[in-house]
Amino acid sequence: MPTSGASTLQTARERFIAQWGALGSAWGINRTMAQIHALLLLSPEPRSTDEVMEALAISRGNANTNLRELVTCGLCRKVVRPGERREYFEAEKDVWQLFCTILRERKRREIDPTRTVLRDCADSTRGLRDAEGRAVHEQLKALADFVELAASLAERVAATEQSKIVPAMLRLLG
Amino acid sequence: MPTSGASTLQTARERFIAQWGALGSAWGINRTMAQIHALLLLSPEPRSTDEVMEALAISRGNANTNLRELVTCGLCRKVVRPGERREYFEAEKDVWQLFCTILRERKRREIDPTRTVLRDCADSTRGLRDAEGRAVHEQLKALADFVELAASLAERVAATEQSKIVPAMLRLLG
DNA sequence: CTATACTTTCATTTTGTTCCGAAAGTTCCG
DNA sequence: CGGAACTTTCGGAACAAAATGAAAGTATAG
Repeated sequence: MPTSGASTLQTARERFIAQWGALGSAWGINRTMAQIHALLLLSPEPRSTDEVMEALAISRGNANTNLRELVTCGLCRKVVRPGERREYFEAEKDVWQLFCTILRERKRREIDPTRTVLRDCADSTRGLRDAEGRAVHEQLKALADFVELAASLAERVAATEQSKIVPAMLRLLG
Repeated sequence: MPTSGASTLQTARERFIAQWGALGSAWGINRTMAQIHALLLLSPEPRSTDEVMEALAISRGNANTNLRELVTCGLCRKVVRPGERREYFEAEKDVWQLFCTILRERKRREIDPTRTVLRDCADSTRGLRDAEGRAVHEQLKALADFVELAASLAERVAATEQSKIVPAMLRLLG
């Protein structure tokens, strides 16, 4: 007996949504937000707030807040359909685009502030002459340099087309 | 009037600890754990539980739990000093080692489970014949492939010496 | 202008996390 | 043994984040 297509689809969708939510959670992102994103990633057509509410069993306020946030950070778009008042939302589907958006956002929120602090700290301890001061300065400098490298790399990667980068990655793997 | 070396050092240390804590927070890591790690990163000598408690103004239980966790995930080591009962802790200081440890840990906790789910979902939707089923399958497959690539890349990078990778990165940037 | 359909906001409740410190456990030494 | 020095565990207090749903706001059609 062949598996029902509808339930297969539904099961896969649910597993993916759950996992994407868990991943978001590990990244310090609101779980619901990640789940909405997952739902929209797998939706061939844009979805309305009400459809999102229904699919994930969440409240209107919750859905609204997180949809808005998804739009803000560039992972989703609002779609208006001619003649319809209701708003729809769709996710950016291209995986490389998605990756770049996430990369940029995380660089901005995580790497950049850290880089600033590390540079300041390394600078301010540069003049220290005692053993501990020197050791701390060296450690800070090593960290600062690394984060600096990470920042340039992230920026460069996020600005490159998939077709240019993926082969380079594969070469690195070879 | 020259700045006091001691307070300069103290200020830099505190800023760094605060920032590292914030970064940990964004990564879904216990803030205190990240702060302890920061403190140890900047400590030329290993520190005892009591020193950590005092420096960060945290309780014994809290310090103990998080130090243990840091050891578990390979970011710190327990150090026993001959003739002393008290335990000391030190962080891995080498920045590239540190990066690799974090990379491996995050791959294990974030990428691997996601990869499994994506593969399963992509497989189970392979047979679908209606428009929506096909679209969903394609999207899942694109995500699965990307995560697969990320996994190999992470593995490869974490297993490579700094001297081999950093030049390659810089070339990528050039 | 009004009724209606939809969106947004916000005070409140719910849920989840972190931290503390007391108590129990372990190890070591005389 | 016994007890001193230290480590680990654990229940719950304190805090932080997320979700709810009702109320307020806004646009549209008639």
